[in-house]
Amino acid sequence: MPGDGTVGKALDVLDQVSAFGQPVRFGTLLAASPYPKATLYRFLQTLTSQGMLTYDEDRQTYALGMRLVRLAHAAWTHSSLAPLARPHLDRLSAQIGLTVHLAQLDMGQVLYVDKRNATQPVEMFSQAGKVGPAYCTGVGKAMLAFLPELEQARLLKQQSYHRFTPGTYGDAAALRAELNAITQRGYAFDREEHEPGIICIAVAIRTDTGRVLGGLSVTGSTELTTLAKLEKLVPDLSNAATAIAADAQAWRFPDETHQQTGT
Amino acid sequence: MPGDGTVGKALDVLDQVSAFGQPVRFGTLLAASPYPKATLYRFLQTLTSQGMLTYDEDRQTYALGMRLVRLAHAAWTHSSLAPLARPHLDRLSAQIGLTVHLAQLDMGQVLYVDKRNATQPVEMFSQAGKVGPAYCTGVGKAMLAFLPELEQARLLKQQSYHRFTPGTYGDAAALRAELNAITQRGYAFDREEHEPGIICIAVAIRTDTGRVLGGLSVTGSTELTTLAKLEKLVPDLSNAATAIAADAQAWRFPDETHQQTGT
DNA sequence: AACGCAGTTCCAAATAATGAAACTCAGTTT
DNA sequence: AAACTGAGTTTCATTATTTGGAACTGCGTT
Repeated sequence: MPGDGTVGKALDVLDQVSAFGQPVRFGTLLAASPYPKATLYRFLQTLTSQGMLTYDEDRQTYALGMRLVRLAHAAWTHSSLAPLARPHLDRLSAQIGLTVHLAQLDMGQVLYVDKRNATQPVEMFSQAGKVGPAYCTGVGKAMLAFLPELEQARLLKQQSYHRFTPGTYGDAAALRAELNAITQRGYAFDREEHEPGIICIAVAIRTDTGRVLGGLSVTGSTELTTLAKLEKLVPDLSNAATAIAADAQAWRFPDETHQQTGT
Repeated sequence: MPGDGTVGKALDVLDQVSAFGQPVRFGTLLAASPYPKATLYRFLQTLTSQGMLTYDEDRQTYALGMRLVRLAHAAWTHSSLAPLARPHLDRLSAQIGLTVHLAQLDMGQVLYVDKRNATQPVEMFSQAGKVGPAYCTGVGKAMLAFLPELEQARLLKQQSYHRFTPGTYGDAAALRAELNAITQRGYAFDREEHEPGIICIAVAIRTDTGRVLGGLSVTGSTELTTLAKLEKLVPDLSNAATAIAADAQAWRFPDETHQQTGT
């Protein structure tokens, strides 16, 4: 599966390394790679010398490099919703005292970009950057529901429809019906569709032209709460979502600032 | 300075976009780029289609993409010290109740990979991934001090020696003397060298063969504390550093010899 | 209606990527 | 000890991609 050009292939290798979830040896990568030995070798060399990978001489293993962490910090700072949404998340979290997630849609998946935890101080980076399925999470469905038809159709095709729990929607048709219900209702439920015992309600964060910027959810466990109780929080969620969208429009879609930064 | 090959150039473009610190238009990038129009254009296309950049159609701007955030999450998880060090940071933070930073050296700069804040719950991702100068921060100097001579010399040349405050070391010679003192003493001070009013003490995290894995620091403000007071925390810091190094060697950086368990 | 500017596309020439095969260097095995 | 093995590295002629000047498009301006 060739991405576009040499660059695409190289980035592909990054994903391959990432997929192992731990430092990995050349041979192991080679076995899982579509590229011949010398080619893969050169990619690894290049990526390592670029700081996108690190090579551990002792163990002879490759792992994702810290340059990614730097770049991601910048990405998170200036193109995720998180910095903008921060005060609103704080307020919402203080108001309702439950776990709150802020997510965006990325390549058909849910990408969590921020989080407030009810009880414990945050464990952010281990959470921001995490991805989840779109078709069986509250935020995922809320975002999908309000997407333009064409885009929605495209993403529905990409979903894996793995049945995590008995409640998981198993195919695009069932999901589409659910999305219609969500569009009507204005918010989404997660009825233990991803993890047993975990329920949530979620709303989409949308500009006033209807464009989906992200999603916002409140999560609880079936032991401590019910969907009916969570549903009472919808107004708070919606208000926060609206406020975030408003700020986003003010900051990210305003008339541009002309500025030149050196170097 | 040409990176290696096409891939290097493409990654270079990522940095360029990152350098603007905000979504940026094609023309602006072009002006700051060494590449001709068509070439830059194609890079942007490729990177965007790869999810390393996002393109805002309305504003016609490019920004760093969320794929970076995903990859960085994986990088942070399986090749930074942070996951390993987490329990130790928690303990240290609880013990001393001040701001604690965990950092690694990356391309001659300090890369913060985790943090515990004294008062406020963490603001992680906005902190992890952040970079700072090595020559005028506690963690930076602590790490530099214990580097192999050759590597140290190489990095000293790379430092910018910008004088942030009156106390900042202004050139390699002065810094080298300071690093020797640190090596003797075993830990580093930051005497308001980076930010006025901000002081810290820091230690290097080293394997038992002396290899520098990272740095650990406690920060305070001159209004609330003094270096003398902070200095009393050195044993706690050192213990934590030793413990982290021990765990790291057990898990990920086994340096021939295994031994020793921290507190 | 013509102009200018930002962004996009084209294509022959220049360059870089490719990958089979040969090589190196430990750590076995005969 | 010599031969073998297998992971990792290097070579180099072939092949495919990148390159960038120039031409094009479309929109907002004069």
